[in-house]
Amino acid sequence: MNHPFLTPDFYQSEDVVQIAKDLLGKYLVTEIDGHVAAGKIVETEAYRGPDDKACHAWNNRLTDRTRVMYEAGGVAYVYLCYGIHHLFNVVTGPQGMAHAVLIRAIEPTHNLEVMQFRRDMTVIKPRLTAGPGAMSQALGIRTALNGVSLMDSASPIRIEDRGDRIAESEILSGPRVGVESAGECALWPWRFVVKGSKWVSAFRK
DNA sequence: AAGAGGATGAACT
DNA sequence: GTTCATCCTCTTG
Repeated sequence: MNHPFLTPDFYQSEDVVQIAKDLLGKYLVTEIDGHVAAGKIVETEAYRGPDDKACHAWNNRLTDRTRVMYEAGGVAYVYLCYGIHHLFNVVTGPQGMAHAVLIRAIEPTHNLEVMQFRRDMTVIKPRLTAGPGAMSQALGIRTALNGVSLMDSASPIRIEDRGDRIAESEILSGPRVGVESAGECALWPWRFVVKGSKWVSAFRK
């Protein structure tokens, strides 16, 4: 069965907040170490380069790490957090615009066994793929995959549109997680979750 | 050259 | 609610 990939148009829009909402309901598919695994995106956060203090590329900061965020939308930005967790983001916007959407949680739909094995869990529960670090571990995403295309059928990470539509009324928004030091930007309601999903991560204090 | 701290998760109490 | 694992990136000197 073949599913359409999202187009460059979708990723290269300048409205990263809208893209973060539009990514809900899309399917994140990985093919890593010979295993295909997939799930439906149920939680995202928008990060907007120049004016968003919580973004690594705030004020157009350009370092080795942030460089990939300036590429044209449709590639992966994967970085290591707290020395342990591999966090997966979708780079968006036209080339030169450092926008990204952090994918925080999926509803696992394909090859739960592999995810369970990677997470070393004996039973399936939301913790399997809720939270950006956990989700990446379950899907096998690592920093080595920084910069790969999400629109190429040969890519180890891609995002597919299988026709699921999440209505605006089904989306909950709130402040982003873990960015309280970002001043007023910390209050921007740029975290989006699918209402009622049990597969989303918890707020932390 | 060195040190601080981070878009977290898990295992505690 | 609290602690801490663990290491890369960035800033400063």
